[in-house]
Amino acid sequence: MQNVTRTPRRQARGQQRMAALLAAAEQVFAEIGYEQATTNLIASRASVSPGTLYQFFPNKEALAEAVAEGYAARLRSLHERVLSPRSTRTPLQDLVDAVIDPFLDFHLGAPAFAALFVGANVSAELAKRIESLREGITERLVRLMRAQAPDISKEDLFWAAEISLGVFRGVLPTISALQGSRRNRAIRELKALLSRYWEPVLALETGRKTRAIKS
Amino acid sequence: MQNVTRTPRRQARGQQRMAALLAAAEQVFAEIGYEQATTNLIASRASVSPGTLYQFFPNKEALAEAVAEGYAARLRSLHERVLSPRSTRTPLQDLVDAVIDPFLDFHLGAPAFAALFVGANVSAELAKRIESLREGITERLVRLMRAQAPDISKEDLFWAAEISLGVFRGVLPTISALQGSRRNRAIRELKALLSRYWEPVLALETGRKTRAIKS
Amino acid sequence: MQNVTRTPRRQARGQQRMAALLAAAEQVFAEIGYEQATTNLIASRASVSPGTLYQFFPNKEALAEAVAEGYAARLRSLHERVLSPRSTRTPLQDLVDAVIDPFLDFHLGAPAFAALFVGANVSAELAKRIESLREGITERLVRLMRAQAPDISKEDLFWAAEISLGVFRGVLPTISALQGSRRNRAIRELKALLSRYWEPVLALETGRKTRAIKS
Amino acid sequence: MQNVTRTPRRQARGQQRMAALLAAAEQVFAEIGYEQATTNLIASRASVSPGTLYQFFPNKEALAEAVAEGYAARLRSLHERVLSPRSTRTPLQDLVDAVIDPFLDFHLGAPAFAALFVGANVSAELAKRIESLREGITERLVRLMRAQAPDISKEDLFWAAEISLGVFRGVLPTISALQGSRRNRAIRELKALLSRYWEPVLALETGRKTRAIKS
DNA sequence: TATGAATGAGTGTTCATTCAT
DNA sequence: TATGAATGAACACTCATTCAT
Repeated sequence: MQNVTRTPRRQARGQQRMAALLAAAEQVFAEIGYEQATTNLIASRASVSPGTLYQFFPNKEALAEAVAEGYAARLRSLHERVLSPRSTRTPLQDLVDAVIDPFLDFHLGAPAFAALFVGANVSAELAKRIESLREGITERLVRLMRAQAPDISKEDLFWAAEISLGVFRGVLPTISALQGSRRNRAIRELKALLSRYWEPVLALETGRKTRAIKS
Repeated sequence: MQNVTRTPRRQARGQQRMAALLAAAEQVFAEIGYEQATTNLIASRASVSPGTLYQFFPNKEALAEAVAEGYAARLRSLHERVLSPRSTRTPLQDLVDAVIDPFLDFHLGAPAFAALFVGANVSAELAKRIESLREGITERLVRLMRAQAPDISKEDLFWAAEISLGVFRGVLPTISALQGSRRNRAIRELKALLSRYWEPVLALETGRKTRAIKS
Repeated sequence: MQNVTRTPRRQARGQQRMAALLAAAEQVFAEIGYEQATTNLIASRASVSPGTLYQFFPNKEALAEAVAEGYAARLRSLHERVLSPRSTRTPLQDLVDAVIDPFLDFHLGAPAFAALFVGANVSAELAKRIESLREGITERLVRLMRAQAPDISKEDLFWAAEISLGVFRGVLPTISALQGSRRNRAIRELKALLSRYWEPVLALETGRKTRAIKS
Repeated sequence: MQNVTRTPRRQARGQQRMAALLAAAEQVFAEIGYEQATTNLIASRASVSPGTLYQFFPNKEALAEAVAEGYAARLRSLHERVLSPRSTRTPLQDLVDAVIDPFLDFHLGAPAFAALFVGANVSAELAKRIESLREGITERLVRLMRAQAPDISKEDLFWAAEISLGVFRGVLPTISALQGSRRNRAIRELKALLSRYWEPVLALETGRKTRAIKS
């Protein structure tokens, strides 16, 4: 009986500690970046001794990878839901809403994402992971758009996807820094931007010729 | 006599040392980031002893700020040249070319810019500087566009400028990572994106109504 | 009733735990030495939690002392059996066999002996114990030999005993490292060495003069 | 001029620091053993900061290897001088004197020798070095004796050398612990022991049969 | 003024020991 | 009594900074 009751309690506490450590790490990484973060600070933010931290994570890097893996898992499930090709034609602006909103939600709830994936000096492991995530998103975006406009060349779609990703990444900090109606305005602008960008790309398919862009 | 001749020489040598240190710092920051960079590595890259480095810069942060100040100065002169309002109406795509190309040139020749201004964990001082640079650019961009389309509300122009800045920042790493024709393609896409984004904004002025963007 | 039945069981289990811990400690000390050994490793080798280890031993040093005490006890009983003066005269080589073989047996079955008594940085306590063991052996050896050769001065016997002990200690690692016939050869050499060393010492008694050793 | 005078001074100071660190390390290793020794203690014994220690030695192990290498070098030169085969026949006791005295001198001036080469948990590198030193000594000893007694089988000489080495190693701590006349007495005993051990070995050559040793 | 050896506070990490369960 | 998660002092080592030369 003792074992039956004791083990889950301990496991539960272990889970809590781990969660507290991950939350503290995420917070600290977001605040001061991976390199500046000290394991002792993370431990104390989690109200835990340094030794305890090392019972759950073998080293500082593992902490970063665990936070990153959480992000990556959430992102992968996001891909499934958001970037799956649709059988029916969808108005462009609906498409943009359907893609941008969940990704924004994700990133606004992933404060250390940039610290781990943009600062990038964490580890080769992490660099690979971000690379593969990025490729995964681009690829799925291409497939999603291909289903909407089958006549467009893969290359054109690739570039549009690549650039759109950059746009999102670039505007994200601006949006994060804003609140309330100003944030909403910025989001609206981002969506307008992407709609206008993709409109002629997708329109090609209908035979309508976009105005040539001087290169 | 000695002083008369020696001082300028010394000053000249001082200038050289300083330039060498700044160049070394820029290089090292670009390669491994601000935090990973050690002052001893920077000094040795500049063929100078650590003590000498500290004769020119009181601490590591000051090095970063000096590099950043160089960038800021170049950026300010860029603003003057590139973002000054024009008396004549200019076709949008020409405007985009005229703005994007010099800024791209600048950033492709400022390798540590991202390390100092995006990693951002250097100092509050630097955070302020980047903030003020950004504001300066936004403001000038608004003025430039205002001259082109005086009827548009300042707010609309502000948002368009703010978002455009984010776009540029976001696509820049993609462009930096590319070479040759692929880089050119990415640049073309960026310009197309911005043109399409600004077109309806500026068009308002002519009385044409942009298609409402669902928010 | 419960107490009556439980207590002996508990004690029995306690004895087992203690024995398991001592065996694990001996093994671990032998494998990686006292300093490198961690109490957690010893506990896990004994299939016991670290907390339990500390219920039996107040600290790491106490574990070492307990292992050492086991060795000491076995050694003391060895002394009784092996180093007791004989009433009858015994041929030197039989004496050597009678002493060396049991001691070799003991040491080859006491793998952590060297780790605890030669490394010697465990504790002052242990240093004293080894000292007293050594003295005990020397003293008994002197008495044993005295019975064989009553005319030899105590001092001469003392030195011969002291040196013989050192010889044994020094050759032991060589013997331990060997197997089979090579080990036997080494043992034979050790015995030859000791026989030749003691022969003239004991011979004095018979009136034969050993050849003077130049000092 | 400045460079000419300054560099040697600095180098001299560097040499002094290095020597002070090595001396401190040797002392500390001898006192408390390699594992217990802390780099900070060694640094403070050398009146130097931990950082300075690491300017001369990349890590703790390197300190041990440097001390060990010093010992090894002294030992190698000892071999040359002491263990070289002689063209002329030398009385056994002179031979023993000629070998034992310098080796004793060496070891009495190498206090950390045992801590580094017997404790042996320093590094694989060091384990190899001691192994090769031991082999070198054995081999040279065999050659030396061979020159004295060419008819003895190599195997017999090998075993006699091997055992003699063990004897020396074993008696050394006893000798180290003693002072003055007691130390001299112990040394005399050691030499007597070795003389008596080798006498019949070498005697074989002359056709005299040693008394068979019962095995 | 330039040097680079020296500093020492601070980092990531370990492990003997404790204590709530 | 047994557990094993938690503790925290201490270690090896780094690097921004100083200062005797």
